[in-house]
Amino acid sequence: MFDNYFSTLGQFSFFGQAEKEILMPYLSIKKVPKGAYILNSEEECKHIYYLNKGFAREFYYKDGKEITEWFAGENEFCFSINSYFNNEPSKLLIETLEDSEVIYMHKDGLMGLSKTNLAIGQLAINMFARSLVFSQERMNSILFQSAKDRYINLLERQPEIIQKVPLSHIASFLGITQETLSRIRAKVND
Amino acid sequence: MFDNYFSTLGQFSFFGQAEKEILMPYLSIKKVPKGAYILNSEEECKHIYYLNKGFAREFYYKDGKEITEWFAGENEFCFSINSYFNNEPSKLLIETLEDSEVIYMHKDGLMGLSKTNLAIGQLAINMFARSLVFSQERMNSILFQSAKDRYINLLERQPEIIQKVPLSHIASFLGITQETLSRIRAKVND
DNA sequence: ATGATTTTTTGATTTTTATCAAATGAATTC
DNA sequence: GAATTCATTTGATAAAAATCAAAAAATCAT
Repeated sequence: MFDNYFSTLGQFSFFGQAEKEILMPYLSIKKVPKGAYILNSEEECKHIYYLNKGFAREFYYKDGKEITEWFAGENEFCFSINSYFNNEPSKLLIETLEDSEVIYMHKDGLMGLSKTNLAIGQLAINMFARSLVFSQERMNSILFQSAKDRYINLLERQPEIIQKVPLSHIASFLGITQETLSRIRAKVND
Repeated sequence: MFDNYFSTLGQFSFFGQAEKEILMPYLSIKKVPKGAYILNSEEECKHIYYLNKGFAREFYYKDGKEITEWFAGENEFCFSINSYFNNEPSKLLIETLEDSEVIYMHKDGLMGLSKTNLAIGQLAINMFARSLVFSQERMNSILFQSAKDRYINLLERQPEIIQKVPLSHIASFLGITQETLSRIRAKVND
């Protein structure tokens, strides 16, 4: 059941039987139907979520509008960085965009066990390092690319998003309005 | 000589004599005169740099123009996230903006020792977590604040920057042109 | 200090994107 | 399948910021 999950964790740190067993008590799995919330607003984010199946988006409200911050596809992780590290209620919501299966690891597993277990420590270091690289890339794309380039980039990197996600979410993810995205799209399709 | 440094590290992980000794071989210190480079372009970033004294900026070239990515003040860290984690030549340059003293820790210290030493592991985890939170904050400020609000925010958070740094660097850090920043400034001073 | 260089400001114009409004198209329900 | 709802496109206009150009102010070197 967790094979897929542990093989993904294995990309970050060596994962033998001992590490699996020590981490197991901190893992849960649940099915989340399309449109339900993996993480709700005001809830403190105490887990790192893994999309074993399905597709989700992170978003929050700004002036009453939904702003999409990130998409998480199959075999990807998501969590609220601010809530998780600052121990505060999450402003970020995580919503499934299709029927999904989520495996989630409690903070006591990753952050707690890393104090006494070297393999879990490596897992944490490498997961956070990866997040940092992603975060950096996203920042650079927002700061230094035009809306059009950002859209083209997204098309290349995660073409499945275009099928799965309404335009409005993609637009807010790119930091533009949906009208602008619609116009960009009309131009790109030439 | 490293007292200051270790006390800052102590904010991230407990640092006793044993940890200091194990890390010492990976630490170096050097004076860097104003305008010199702590990290040069195309050089692979194998250290995390600490401004023991002085002030620096991270920047890179985009279409022949310098884009400032970050400022590092006294007792702060800087490094090229992409180069460090992806083992590739750095596109980022780190330049001192005044005479500085830099303590730098080799990757073999932080990343290497963390494989065998729990305290160093905690240090890495918490340093990267902090970087993630900073990166996230910066992203939010870029996405959801106007150029004017970003400038006001910067004024509040790091007023010393305004004195130490030419307008053009601040403008590119805020993601706007220096003309726009100059106009914003004229308005704010009312 | 004086001239040279750099930095900052100001002005006119263009580009990009947001905003407001309405029309079209697609999906869902009764 | 007509009515309702939701998503997307198109149009007109306004706002924000970029660009190009030049003037003013500040800094630096001799």
